[in-house]
Amino acid sequence: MRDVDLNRIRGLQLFAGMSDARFTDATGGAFLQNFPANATLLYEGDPVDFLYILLEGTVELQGTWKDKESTLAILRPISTFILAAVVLDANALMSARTLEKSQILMLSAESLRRTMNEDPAFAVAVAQEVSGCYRGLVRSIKNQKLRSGAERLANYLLTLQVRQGGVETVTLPHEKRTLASLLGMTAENLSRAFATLSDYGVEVQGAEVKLARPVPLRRLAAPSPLLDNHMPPGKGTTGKAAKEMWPPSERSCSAERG
Amino acid sequence: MRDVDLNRIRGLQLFAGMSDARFTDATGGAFLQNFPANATLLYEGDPVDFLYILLEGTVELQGTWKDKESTLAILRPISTFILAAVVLDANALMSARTLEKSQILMLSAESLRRTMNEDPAFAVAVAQEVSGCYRGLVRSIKNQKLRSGAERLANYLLTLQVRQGGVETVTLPHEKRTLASLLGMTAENLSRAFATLSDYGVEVQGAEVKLARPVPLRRLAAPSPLLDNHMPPGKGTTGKAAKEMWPPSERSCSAERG
DNA sequence: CGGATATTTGAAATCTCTCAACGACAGTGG
DNA sequence: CCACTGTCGTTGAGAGATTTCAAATATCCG
Repeated sequence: MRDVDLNRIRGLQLFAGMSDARFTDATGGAFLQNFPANATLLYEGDPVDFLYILLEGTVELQGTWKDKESTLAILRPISTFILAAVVLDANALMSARTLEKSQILMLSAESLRRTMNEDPAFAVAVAQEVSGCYRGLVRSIKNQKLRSGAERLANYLLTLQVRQGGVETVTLPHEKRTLASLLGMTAENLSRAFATLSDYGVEVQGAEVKLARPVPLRRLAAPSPLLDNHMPPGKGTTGKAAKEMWPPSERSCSAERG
Repeated sequence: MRDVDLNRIRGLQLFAGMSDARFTDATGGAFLQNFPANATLLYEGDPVDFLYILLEGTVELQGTWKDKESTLAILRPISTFILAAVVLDANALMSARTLEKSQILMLSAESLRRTMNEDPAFAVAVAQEVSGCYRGLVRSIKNQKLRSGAERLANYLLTLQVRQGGVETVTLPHEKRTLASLLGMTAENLSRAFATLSDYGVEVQGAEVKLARPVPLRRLAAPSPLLDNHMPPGKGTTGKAAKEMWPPSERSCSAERG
């Protein structure tokens, strides 16, 4: 493990209150691994021996049942994943695989559990991190159960717009079929959802999507902090109001949602 | 606060590793409250000042968007709720209301956060509890995205059967319209889903549901520990295999799912 | 009993999925 | 350079699932 790699995660909320000694200890058995695109890191049901931290690339978390599969989240750096299974020493509920060439840091689950017990600040940080992920999932379920396909797409596009700095034309960061699965629909249906949104000024050209009439689009989408996380990760404002609306640990779980 | 009430929660995983002194401290600002049926405890978006612990009765957690609402979980004693918001000092993402007369213990969120910082074992227990809830939600999303309405109902019935001790005729613990919302469908559709399942030996008589042909029903439902939590709360076996399959904290989040 | 609420059923509309075909595109190898 | 191939995205048609609205029936509770 090179220091330069460890330093990249030293700044995470998760390790914030930790002493250097303890950090060194916790990351003792860690190693950095490079994966090609479409590499499966973990199958659902597998025992979890590591906490994964995505440093470069893209990782998809997915679930399977009876030959059907669904994307539950798409991760971008820097994100931890499978933390809850690590905490409980349980089997994975989701499969993880790379969508592109990725660099992933793997920390020993057992070391982390030991560190949790030895370092109170770390245990608190873990609780906060998992709580943030939990709240992300609550939003996810609400999004899924309360909105139609076109509404989910509209909100996805508006969230993307905020994350990309408010540009008029956003760039879809993933293949459309992956996006469809994330949004809980088939690829064909995503196509039709885009067609539906053309009535609201959405113009698609490959991965480029122009949101030409934001006002009617927002009226359809009705984004809400109770269902959507519009904060650009790592771009949180420092004002008190913004902090309370989007606590840091909630931002650190940077999964894009369906 | 009477000791007899505090003793009821003293045995929870959440407070297991805690010293009596610290427990007394943490529950200092606590109070017990009785609510009638259909009382709203908390609206989504509200600041969260308490950790709620359901001692008697039934509580529904629900989400709302644009005049639509959906039941996210139904809680039975003894369950904590809104823990993640307490940990992060954030606003509630779900509304909570009683479905029947309920007795609820309310612990000061601020005291709990302070206790987390002072008592490492408690911080670990919180992390484990939230992790268990997180995994419950992962199962929930997979259930919702991967299964059809009839499949969700079939699995709900089979889970109910296990929880009620393997009886042939299970008793629905909630109104059908509430159940429908939990399962992510309309009340009308739940009726039709029951009709569909009659081909699989499901006979409905009010709240009594006879599962007359378990084998074909199970083939349709295809229950899986990766999507369902079949363990009866408080009835976990003590064998090693069972423990690894259903870690204690995962059981403590006794939300019934849709 | 009466009235309110819950549940079921029917019919139509809407949404979503499946299957199939087609065009666009990139990479390969002749 | 150009067919060949495979993947991806779109479109159409039909089937299936789900929702909505309306009405009928059942159940609960005072």
